[in-house]
Amino acid sequence: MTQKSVSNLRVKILNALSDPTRLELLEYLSSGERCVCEILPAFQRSQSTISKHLNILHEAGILERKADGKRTLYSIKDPLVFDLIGMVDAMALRQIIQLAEAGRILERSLTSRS
Amino acid sequence: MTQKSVSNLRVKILNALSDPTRLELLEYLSSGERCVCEILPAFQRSQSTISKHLNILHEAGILERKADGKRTLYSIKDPLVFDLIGMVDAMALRQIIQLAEAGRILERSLTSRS
DNA sequence: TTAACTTATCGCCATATGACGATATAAAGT
DNA sequence: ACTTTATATCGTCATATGGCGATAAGTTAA
Repeated sequence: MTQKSVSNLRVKILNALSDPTRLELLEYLSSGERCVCEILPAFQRSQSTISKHLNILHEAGILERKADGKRTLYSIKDPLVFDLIGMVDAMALRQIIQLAEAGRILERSLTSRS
Repeated sequence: MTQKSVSNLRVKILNALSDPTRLELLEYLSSGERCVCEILPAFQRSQSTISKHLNILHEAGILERKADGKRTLYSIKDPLVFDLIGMVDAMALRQIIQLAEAGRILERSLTSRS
Protein backbone atom coordinates (compact mmCIF):
# COMPACT_ATOMS: atom_id res chain seq x y z
CA MET A 1 0.00 0.00 0.00
CA THR A 2 2.80 2.41 0.89
CA GLN A 3 4.80 1.67 -2.27
CA LYS A 4 1.81 2.48 -4.42
CA SER A 5 1.26 5.74 -2.56
CA VAL A 6 4.91 6.61 -3.00
CA SER A 7 4.85 5.92 -6.71
CA ASN A 8 1.67 7.95 -7.14
CA LEU A 9 3.11 10.82 -5.17
CA ARG A 10 6.33 10.49 -7.11
CA VAL A 11 4.51 11.14 -10.38
CA LYS A 12 2.54 13.96 -8.79
CA ILE A 13 5.70 15.66 -7.57
CA LEU A 14 7.49 15.30 -10.90
CA ASN A 15 4.42 16.54 -12.70
CA ALA A 16 4.23 19.60 -10.48
CA LEU A 17 7.86 20.34 -11.30
CA SER A 18 7.53 19.91 -15.05
CA ASP A 19 6.26 23.39 -15.81
CA PRO A 20 8.41 26.50 -16.31
CA THR A 21 6.07 28.84 -14.45
CA ARG A 22 5.95 26.57 -11.42
CA LEU A 23 9.74 26.27 -11.40
CA GLU A 24 9.95 30.05 -11.43
CA LEU A 25 7.51 30.19 -8.55
CA LEU A 26 9.75 27.88 -6.52
CA GLU A 27 12.75 30.02 -7.32
CA TYR A 28 10.84 33.11 -6.25
CA LEU A 29 9.82 31.46 -2.99
CA SER A 30 13.35 30.32 -2.25
CA SER A 31 13.88 33.66 -0.52
CA GLY A 32 11.12 32.87 1.95
CA GLU A 33 7.42 32.95 2.69
CA ARG A 34 5.37 35.19 0.38
CA CYS A 35 1.70 36.06 -0.07
CA VAL A 36 0.04 35.80 -3.46
CA CYS A 37 -0.25 39.57 -3.69
CA GLU A 38 3.54 39.80 -3.55
CA ILE A 39 4.00 37.03 -6.08
CA LEU A 40 1.55 38.37 -8.64
CA PRO A 41 3.43 41.48 -9.78
CA ALA A 42 6.56 39.38 -10.28
CA PHE A 43 4.84 37.22 -12.89
CA GLN A 44 3.21 38.04 -16.20
CA ARG A 45 0.27 35.76 -15.55
CA SER A 46 -3.27 36.33 -14.39
CA GLN A 47 -4.16 35.94 -10.73
CA SER A 48 -6.24 32.84 -11.46
CA THR A 49 -3.37 31.21 -13.31
CA ILE A 50 -0.88 31.86 -10.51
CA SER A 51 -3.36 30.65 -7.92
CA LYS A 52 -3.84 27.41 -9.84
CA HIS A 53 -0.10 26.84 -10.16
CA LEU A 54 0.42 27.47 -6.46
CA ASN A 55 -2.32 25.01 -5.69
CA ILE A 56 -0.72 22.32 -7.85
CA LEU A 57 2.57 22.79 -6.01
CA HIS A 58 0.74 22.65 -2.70
CA GLU A 59 -1.16 19.50 -3.63
CA ALA A 60 2.12 17.87 -4.54
CA GLY A 61 3.33 18.66 -1.04
CA ILE A 62 6.04 20.98 -2.28
CA LEU A 63 4.60 24.18 -0.87
CA GLU A 64 3.26 25.02 2.54
CA ARG A 65 0.11 27.15 2.70
CA LYS A 66 -0.78 29.32 5.65
CA ALA A 67 -3.73 31.69 6.03
CA ASP A 68 -2.91 35.12 7.41
CA GLY A 69 -5.92 37.39 7.63
CA LYS A 70 -7.19 38.03 4.16
CA ARG A 71 -4.05 36.79 2.53
CA THR A 72 -2.50 33.42 1.96
CA LEU A 73 1.17 32.80 2.58
CA TYR A 74 3.05 30.24 0.55
CA SER A 75 6.46 28.84 1.38
CA ILE A 76 8.76 25.98 0.47
CA LYS A 77 7.86 22.95 2.53
CA ASP A 78 10.86 20.73 1.85
CA PRO A 79 14.07 22.42 0.71
CA LEU A 80 15.12 19.08 -0.74
CA VAL A 81 13.25 20.23 -3.82
CA PHE A 82 16.14 22.55 -4.65
CA ASP A 83 18.66 19.72 -4.45
CA LEU A 84 16.39 17.87 -6.80
CA ILE A 85 16.27 20.72 -9.29
CA GLY A 86 20.01 21.12 -8.95
CA MET A 87 20.44 17.51 -9.90
CA VAL A 88 18.29 18.00 -12.99
CA ASP A 89 20.42 20.98 -13.92
CA ALA A 90 23.53 18.87 -13.53
CA MET A 91 22.10 16.36 -15.98
CA ALA A 92 21.16 19.15 -18.36
CA LEU A 93 24.61 20.71 -18.16
CA ARG A 94 26.32 17.41 -18.87
CA GLN A 95 24.27 17.07 -22.00
CA ILE A 96 25.04 20.55 -23.19
CA ILE A 97 28.74 20.09 -22.60
CA GLN A 98 28.61 16.78 -24.37
CA LEU A 99 26.87 18.39 -27.34
CA ALA A 100 29.41 21.21 -27.44
CA GLU A 101 32.26 18.70 -27.49
CA ALA A 102 30.64 16.70 -30.25
CA GLY A 103 30.31 19.93 -32.21
CA ARG A 104 34.00 20.75 -31.78
CA ILE A 105 35.02 17.29 -32.89
CA LEU A 106 32.80 17.55 -35.95
CA GLU A 107 34.18 20.97 -36.77
CA ARG A 108 37.75 19.81 -36.43
CA SER A 109 37.14 16.88 -38.79
CA LEU A 110 35.56 19.22 -41.32
CA THR A 111 38.37 21.79 -41.31
CA SER A 112 41.04 19.10 -41.61
CA ARG A 113 39.20 17.70 -44.60
CA SER A 114 39.31 20.99 -46.55
CA MET B 1 22.52 31.48 -23.81
CA THR B 2 23.65 28.50 -21.80
CA GLN B 3 21.38 29.26 -18.85
CA LYS B 4 18.37 29.38 -21.14
CA SER B 5 19.33 26.07 -22.70
CA VAL B 6 19.74 24.57 -19.26
CA SER B 7 16.36 25.80 -18.10
CA ASN B 8 14.69 24.52 -21.26
CA LEU B 9 16.37 21.17 -20.92
CA ARG B 10 15.48 21.14 -17.25
CA VAL B 11 11.78 21.34 -18.06
CA LYS B 12 12.19 18.77 -20.81
CA ILE B 13 13.87 16.32 -18.44
CA LEU B 14 11.30 16.81 -15.70
CA ASN B 15 8.51 16.48 -18.23
CA ALA B 16 9.95 13.23 -19.52
CA LEU B 17 10.03 11.91 -15.97
CA SER B 18 6.48 12.95 -15.09
CA ASP B 19 4.74 9.94 -16.55
CA PRO B 20 4.23 6.57 -14.84
CA THR B 21 4.89 4.48 -17.94
CA ARG B 22 8.16 6.25 -18.63
CA LEU B 23 9.26 5.82 -15.02
CA GLU B 24 8.55 2.10 -15.35
CA LEU B 25 10.57 2.03 -18.54
CA LEU B 26 13.54 3.52 -16.71
CA GLU B 27 13.19 0.98 -13.93
CA TYR B 28 13.05 -1.78 -16.51
CA LEU B 29 16.17 -0.48 -18.21
CA SER B 30 18.05 -0.18 -14.93
CA SER B 31 19.16 -3.79 -15.44
CA GLY B 32 20.89 -2.82 -18.67
CA GLU B 33 20.57 -2.29 -22.39
CA ARG B 34 17.40 -3.72 -23.94
CA CYS B 35 15.82 -3.79 -27.39
CA VAL B 36 12.23 -2.70 -27.90
CA CYS B 37 11.21 -6.30 -28.65
CA GLU B 38 12.30 -7.26 -25.14
CA ILE B 39 10.58 -4.29 -23.56
CA LEU B 40 7.24 -4.72 -25.30
CA PRO B 41 6.08 -7.94 -23.63
CA ALA B 42 6.84 -6.44 -20.22
CA PHE B 43 4.35 -3.62 -20.76
CA GLN B 44 0.63 -3.61 -21.41
CA ARG B 45 0.89 -0.94 -24.06
CA SER B 46 0.91 -0.94 -27.82
CA GLN B 47 4.18 -0.95 -29.71
CA SER B 48 3.58 2.56 -31.03
CA THR B 49 2.93 3.86 -27.54
CA ILE B 50 6.10 2.34 -26.12
CA SER B 51 8.11 3.59 -29.05
CA LYS B 52 6.86 7.10 -28.48
CA HIS B 53 7.65 6.99 -24.76
CA LEU B 54 11.15 5.73 -25.45
CA ASN B 55 11.63 8.53 -27.93
CA ILE B 56 10.56 11.14 -25.39
CA LEU B 57 13.09 9.79 -22.89
CA HIS B 58 15.73 9.79 -25.59
CA GLU B 59 14.97 13.35 -26.66
CA ALA B 60 15.33 14.43 -23.05
CA GLY B 61 18.79 12.91 -23.08
CA ILE B 62 17.90 10.32 -20.49
CA LEU B 63 18.19 7.30 -22.72
CA GLU B 64 20.90 6.23 -25.14
CA ARG B 65 19.76 4.75 -28.45
CA LYS B 66 21.89 2.39 -30.50
CA ALA B 67 20.97 0.60 -33.75
CA ASP B 68 21.82 -3.09 -33.87
CA GLY B 69 20.76 -4.73 -37.11
CA LYS B 70 17.04 -4.60 -37.37
CA ARG B 71 16.60 -3.77 -33.74
CA THR B 72 17.14 -0.71 -31.60
CA LEU B 73 18.83 -0.91 -28.25
CA TYR B 74 17.93 1.50 -25.49
CA SER B 75 19.90 2.07 -22.32
CA ILE B 76 20.23 4.53 -19.47
CA LYS B 77 22.53 7.36 -20.50
CA ASP B 78 23.12 9.02 -17.16
CA PRO B 79 22.61 6.92 -14.00
CA LEU B 80 22.17 10.18 -12.12
CA VAL B 81 18.54 9.87 -13.12
CA PHE B 82 18.10 7.17 -10.49
CA ASP B 83 19.51 9.38 -7.76
CA LEU B 84 17.05 11.98 -8.91
CA ILE B 85 14.12 9.58 -8.68
CA GLY B 86 15.39 8.41 -5.32
CA MET B 87 15.30 11.97 -4.11
CA VAL B 88 11.72 12.37 -5.27
CA ASP B 89 10.82 9.19 -3.42
CA ALA B 90 12.46 10.57 -0.30
CA MET B 91 10.26 13.63 -0.55
CA ALA B 92 7.21 11.46 -1.13
CA LEU B 93 8.03 9.25 1.84
CA ARG B 94 8.47 12.20 4.16
CA GLN B 95 5.02 13.40 3.21
CA ILE B 96 3.43 10.04 3.78
CA ILE B 97 5.09 9.67 7.15
CA GLN B 98 4.03 13.16 8.07
CA LEU B 99 0.46 12.37 7.08
CA ALA B 100 0.49 9.17 9.10
CA GLU B 101 1.73 11.04 12.16
CA ALA B 102 -0.92 13.71 11.77
CA GLY B 103 -3.48 10.92 11.57
CA ARG B 104 -2.22 9.36 14.78
CA ILE B 105 -2.30 12.66 16.61
CA LEU B 106 -5.82 13.30 15.43
CA GLU B 107 -6.89 9.83 16.48
CA ARG B 108 -5.34 10.22 19.90
CA SER B 109 -7.15 13.51 20.49
CA LEU B 110 -10.43 11.92 19.44
CA THR B 111 -10.11 8.89 21.71
CA SER B 112 -9.09 10.99 24.70
CA ARG B 113 -12.13 13.14 24.13
CA SER B 114 -14.59 10.22 24.39
C1' DT C 1 -23.79 47.09 6.18
C1' DT C 2 -21.21 48.47 2.66
C1' DA C 3 -16.93 48.74 0.39
C1' DA C 4 -12.37 47.34 -0.66
C1' DC C 5 -9.07 43.83 -0.89
C1' DT C 6 -7.19 39.09 -1.41
C1' DT C 7 -7.50 34.64 -3.00
C1' DA C 8 -9.94 30.56 -4.81
C1' DT C 9 -12.92 28.60 -8.04
C1' DC C 10 -15.70 28.26 -12.33
C1' DG C 11 -16.47 28.12 -17.25
C1' DC C 12 -14.45 28.42 -21.40
C1' DC C 13 -11.03 27.94 -25.15
C1' DA C 14 -6.83 26.42 -27.53
C1' DT C 15 -3.29 23.35 -27.43
C1' DA C 16 -0.72 19.29 -25.62
C1' DT C 17 -0.64 14.55 -24.43
C1' DG C 18 -1.35 9.56 -24.19
C1' DA C 19 -3.46 5.87 -26.34
C1' DC C 20 -4.41 3.05 -30.37
C1' DG C 21 -4.38 0.89 -35.11
C1' DA C 22 -2.59 1.36 -39.56
C1' DT C 23 1.09 2.20 -42.34
C1' DA C 24 5.94 3.18 -43.60
C1' DT C 25 10.79 1.87 -43.40
C1' DA C 26 14.51 -0.99 -42.98
C1' DA C 27 17.14 -5.16 -42.00
C1' DA C 28 17.40 -10.38 -42.26
C1' DG C 29 16.02 -14.57 -43.57
C1' DT C 30 14.12 -17.75 -47.44
C1' DA D 1 12.35 -10.83 -55.15
C1' DC D 2 9.47 -12.05 -51.30
C1' DT D 3 8.44 -12.61 -46.50
C1' DT D 4 9.16 -11.94 -41.85
C1' DT D 5 10.67 -9.25 -38.08
C1' DA D 6 11.59 -4.89 -35.64
C1' DT D 7 10.84 -0.19 -35.06
C1' DA D 8 9.28 4.43 -36.21
C1' DT D 9 5.85 7.42 -37.77
C1' DC D 10 1.15 8.99 -39.06
C1' DG D 11 -3.70 9.98 -38.30
C1' DT D 12 -7.17 10.06 -35.07
C1' DC D 13 -9.56 10.30 -30.77
C1' DA D 14 -10.44 11.34 -25.89
C1' DT D 15 -8.75 13.57 -22.15
C1' DA D 16 -5.52 16.73 -19.66
C1' DT D 17 -3.42 21.12 -19.22
C1' DG D 18 -2.43 26.05 -19.23
C1' DG D 19 -4.30 30.30 -20.06
C1' DC D 20 -7.85 33.90 -19.23
C1' DG D 21 -11.88 36.68 -17.44
C1' DA D 22 -15.71 36.52 -14.41
C1' DT D 23 -17.41 35.44 -10.20
C1' DA D 24 -17.58 33.60 -5.44
C1' DA D 25 -16.00 33.59 -0.75
C1' DG D 26 -13.67 35.26 3.06
C1' DT D 27 -11.32 39.19 5.66
C1' DT D 28 -10.59 43.68 7.05
C1' DA D 29 -11.71 48.73 6.73
C1' DA D 30 -15.15 52.60 6.65
